Amino acid sequence: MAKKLGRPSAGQAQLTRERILAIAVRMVDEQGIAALSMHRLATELGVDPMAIYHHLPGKSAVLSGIVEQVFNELRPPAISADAGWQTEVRAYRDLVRAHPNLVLHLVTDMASGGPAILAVNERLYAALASAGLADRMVVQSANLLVDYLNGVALAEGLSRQYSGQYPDQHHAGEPQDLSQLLQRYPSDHFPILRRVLDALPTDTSPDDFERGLDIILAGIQQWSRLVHI
Amino acid sequence: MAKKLGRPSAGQAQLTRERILAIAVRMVDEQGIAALSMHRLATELGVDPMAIYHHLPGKSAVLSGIVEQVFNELRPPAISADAGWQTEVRAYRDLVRAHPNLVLHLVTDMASGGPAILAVNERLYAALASAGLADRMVVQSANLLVDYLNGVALAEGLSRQYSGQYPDQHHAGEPQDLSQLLQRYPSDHFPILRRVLDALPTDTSPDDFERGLDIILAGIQQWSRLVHI
DNA sequence: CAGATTAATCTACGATGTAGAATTTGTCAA
DNA sequence: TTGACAAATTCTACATCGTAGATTAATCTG
Repeated sequence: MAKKLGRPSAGQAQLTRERILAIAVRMVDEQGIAALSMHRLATELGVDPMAIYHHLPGKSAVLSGIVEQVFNELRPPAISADAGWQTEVRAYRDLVRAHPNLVLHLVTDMASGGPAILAVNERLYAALASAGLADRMVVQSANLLVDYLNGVALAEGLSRQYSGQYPDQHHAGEPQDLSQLLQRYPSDHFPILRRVLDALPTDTSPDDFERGLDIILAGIQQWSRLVHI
Repeated sequence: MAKKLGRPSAGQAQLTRERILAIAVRMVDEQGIAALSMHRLATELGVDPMAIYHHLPGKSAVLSGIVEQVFNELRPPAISADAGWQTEVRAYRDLVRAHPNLVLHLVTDMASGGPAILAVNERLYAALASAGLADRMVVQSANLLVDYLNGVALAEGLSRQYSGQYPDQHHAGEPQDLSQLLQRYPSDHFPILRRVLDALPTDTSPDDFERGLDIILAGIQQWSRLVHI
């Protein structure tokens, strides 16, 4: 039985922007960005590839629709104003963690001024300002935090996704850890790296991200003290 | 006159891994990653697409070859050991700045443990250790710096490349600036963002990156003082 | 000089993104 | 009721992409 041609009858399940994006997000989460093609997405929707183009103008629109969709998961948890900036920062990080296959697009959109960046920044600025920082310091701290956040998210997200953007053997089976990576090279290479890493207690630090935040926090406090006086 | 078939005669310019990668880097720098296809690369080389496969096993190998090539530009400037960690950090940033179209791949490789990360980390560790930091602090500071660096590089690189990875109208003509971006929305949205940004002197801070480094530096000093005592 | 090796070209294929025409259904004024 | 129009889908088609496999010619090795 071939598909019927023409406009669908009122009864049958209609194609919506929301439905398309929901399926697309699921596909990317489960199979990676590389698996998302218009043809495959259409198949998953039980529809012709070109049907999608009546709801979204092209593939890149699907991509940014996905990003928008995922960023919207972030909006609700702004429970109260003064939960503190660390809460805001952590919420964004958790979001990216939840969708490792999307890291690149999320971070890219964040960095290139997508609509979602405004909401995140608004809340971050609010939190920082209510912590008593001067306006100039608010801006500088926010920039620092967002950049750091994106860097961490990228590193974590990439190590989290099993098969990367290029699903060949190149990025597969990478150790993702400095000390493991070191073992591939002759032992007279990178001496300082070796010495420092070997000298450390075997338990890897519980959470590099939290330590990074601590250091940044200390820096912000120190600097705003300097600026104020 | 059709191309001759078979192995090329000794006289004529031969295809090399180096020549391929050099042209590829040039293409990406000038026209963006999206413009780099095996067919086009071959045309630029005056050669059949499949000829490339005798020197590089596939496109992803070309990509990582490009990244490797570009990272190698970084090696020489390690003039002396104690130029300080800020010099190391800035060198990496300048490298990425010089190849904005490659940001994503450079940062990705950096973040996912590519071969280049080792050299960069070695020198960074050396600089931090010679600044008198304890081993544990060296590792944490290095992680923080690398993550921040990648975040900044990504943000800057993306804003620097005119036509992005998706050369449609979506990412084209984006303001790339918070205050410009704000003007698109009704003026009762994002009040705090508006207030803080408007309150700032009109001259945008000379270099957010340098301020970020200052803040991080202050944090590192503060923290290493805490740990030491 | 006779293989064997090497490095290129030629041909071909499946996938991808999407333009444009054809087709059917719903809506709404006459 | 009818007839024109709009909307939503399928159908057909195409250029481009990455690359597998066969073919061909120049060079190297014995």
